Amino acid sequence: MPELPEVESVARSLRPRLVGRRVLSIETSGLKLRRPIDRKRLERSCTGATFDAVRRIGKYLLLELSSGAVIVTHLGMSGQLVFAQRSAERRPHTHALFHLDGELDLRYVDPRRFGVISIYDSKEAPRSPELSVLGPDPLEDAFTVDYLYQALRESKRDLKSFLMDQGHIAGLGNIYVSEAMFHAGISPRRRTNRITRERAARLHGAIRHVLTTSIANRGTSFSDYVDADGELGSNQDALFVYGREGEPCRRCKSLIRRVVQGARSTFFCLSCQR
DNA sequence: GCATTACCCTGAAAGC
DNA sequence: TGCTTTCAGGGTAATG
Repeated sequence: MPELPEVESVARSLRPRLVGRRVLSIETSGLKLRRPIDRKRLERSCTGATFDAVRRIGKYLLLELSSGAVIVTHLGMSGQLVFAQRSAERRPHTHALFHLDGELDLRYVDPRRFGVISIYDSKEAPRSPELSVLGPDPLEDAFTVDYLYQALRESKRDLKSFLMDQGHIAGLGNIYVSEAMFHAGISPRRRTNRITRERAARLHGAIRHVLTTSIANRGTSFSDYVDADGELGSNQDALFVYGREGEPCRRCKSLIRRVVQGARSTFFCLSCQR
């Protein structure tokens, strides 16, 4: 399940081989992802253009083209954006292929089809339904302790639901929300407007810590995540709570618990998190 | 405004 | 062993 660190790892593995390369043609499966792919517009904007830059905002990847268009893509639950030799066999659930110069393909593979491939002019992309609703990216300067504390104060939800909301912070998902709350020592059920500034500052530090640690480990390969070169990450070995229900806490040896909030699992340590 | 539920979808795991 | 059912989850929409 690609979250910010996994998407960042994909971006970093895409850049060396993608930037400067020309799109010869594209193919799509015709199947609907989270929303339908605008195949005609994709074709018109990509064919003959070169990739100028690869950026990331939250869990979205932005592939900027010399035509002035930008591909806005989300990997959903099971999406992969991977390089393959043109002659390589197509895996099942390949929904988009960008045939590049140099006998190379960039392929979008997504069994569950929860992902997104949209195409916009670079000027309209920030106003797109995907990007316009996002809060600050937690690794950007706009994500400050003041911002986080104020947003927590203005909400009355439990902390888990707040952190999962991409409108507050863009890029956190189930894994890193659980991990960040553990490192901050705050209960997932804590009402956000009852969190002190001091604890908000700890949470801010914890969010950045779990994300930068995972990026250094090239992401968490819990189920099927790989980067654009097909390489697994190693951050699954660095997790403190996620997926560890019934196992001893690495700090206090209490058993890690799992609860369901908003139809998503939350993992936490009852004695380390208050 | 917030919580809950359902939906999209497939593959893995569990159950029989 | 093999078939059927259940579950997982990001984002969105409907409902309470």
